[in-house]
Amino acid sequence: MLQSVSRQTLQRLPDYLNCLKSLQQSGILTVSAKTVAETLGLGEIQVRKDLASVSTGGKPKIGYVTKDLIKDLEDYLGYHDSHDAVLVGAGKLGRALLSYEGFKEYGLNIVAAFDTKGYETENDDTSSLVLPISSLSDLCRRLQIRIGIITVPADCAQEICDTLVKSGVLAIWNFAPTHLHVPENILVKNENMASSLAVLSQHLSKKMLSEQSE
Amino acid sequence: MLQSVSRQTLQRLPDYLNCLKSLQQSGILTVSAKTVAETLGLGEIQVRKDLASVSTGGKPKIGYVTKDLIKDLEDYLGYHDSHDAVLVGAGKLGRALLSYEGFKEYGLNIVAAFDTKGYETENDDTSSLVLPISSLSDLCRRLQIRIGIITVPADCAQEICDTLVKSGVLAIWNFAPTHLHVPENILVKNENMASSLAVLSQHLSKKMLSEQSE
DNA sequence: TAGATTGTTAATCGATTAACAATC
DNA sequence: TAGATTGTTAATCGATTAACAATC
Repeated sequence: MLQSVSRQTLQRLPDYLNCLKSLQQSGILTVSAKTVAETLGLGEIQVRKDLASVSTGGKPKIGYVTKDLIKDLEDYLGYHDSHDAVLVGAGKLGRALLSYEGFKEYGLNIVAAFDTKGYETENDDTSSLVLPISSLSDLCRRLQIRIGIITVPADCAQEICDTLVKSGVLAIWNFAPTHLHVPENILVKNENMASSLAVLSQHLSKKMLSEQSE
Repeated sequence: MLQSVSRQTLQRLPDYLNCLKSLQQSGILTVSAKTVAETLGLGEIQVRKDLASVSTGGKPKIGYVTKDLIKDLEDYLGYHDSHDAVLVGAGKLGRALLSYEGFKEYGLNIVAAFDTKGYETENDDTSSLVLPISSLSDLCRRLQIRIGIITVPADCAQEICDTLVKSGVLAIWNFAPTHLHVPENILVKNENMASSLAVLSQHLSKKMLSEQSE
């Protein structure tokens, strides 16, 4: 049984996986924590500890067999057994996420999209159906959906969230710029654009200041 | 002069602002750290400390004047003086971000979009121009752009990143699922979907396990 | 063998939380 | 005044980093 990891470690795992895949493509069969650390600009010891918590394949002097470590990471991250999800809010962002092929690779399968009225939407390649929100609750229950993606405007996000929770959804990925209230056993992961911008913006302000003083 | 805040604090500030605006709309003129903490599900002391680092308007017994605290937060976050940015990669996600009106509010002004060939794109409301990447460097230099948003596929993200950095961009908002190498004075903020999914997915796995054992 | 690399145990660092004095 | 709420200083907690023994 593998250890449970901290949230920080968990969030770094996809980066390791990414890095390893790219190294694998370059034909590198065996890899050390040091190599991964240097490639990602992280601390060597941190990487070693992180990797040790998801794989037992590390061999002194050799490192990890790239292929095996990739497998271990994918297993740990659950990329091999996919989760069904619904997406609510088929605006620009919602449709962008819907058409993003990469989620499948991460074990996320968006089975249906919803919007206030429901309509047929034209994608470049496929035309997919957007269902009316009135049918959201029923579908979640029938298909036992556990993940809800919220891409509606802030002012109706809480209402959608409540509906999802009532319908058995256990984890919510929130793209609406608002805080959601949920029972404590439900997880909300905010994709907080405003927070990211705050970090970018502050970095610039500091830069400008230091340039002035030069 | 206001204190410099930790990254964690900085990332919470937009949430406070959001919360305060919504309280203001409910007609609440004065607000305590406790109220904000309860609304956002955070610790009271944490909120108090965070607020103290961006505002000096707190009065014992009374709390903060909502309007003033909003002003202080907006000032601190630089929402009043906007930053120009370019966006590279006008795929689904790129176009979704382009059409998102909310960025203006956060002081982010996307002045131009780029894609491999460049073309005219039809939005619902406005048709805007997507320029060819060949003109990216020149435009960044001329307009002294400091923020670059990368929404190209992973395999060309590093190349775009290099171009941006060479053209004077100081902060990069990276939506491509790959790690970017930059000089150490340049900031990269990753919008890491895979990390978010890892958190959601692990929460579900734990839930499933605990349900089984019940 | 020698030394590179692993995994683990201990030390450090930073953020959160608690305690408390100051004050409107 | 009394007590709610502030801001600050000290204690706790968790994550990162350092040190080191184990080993292929």
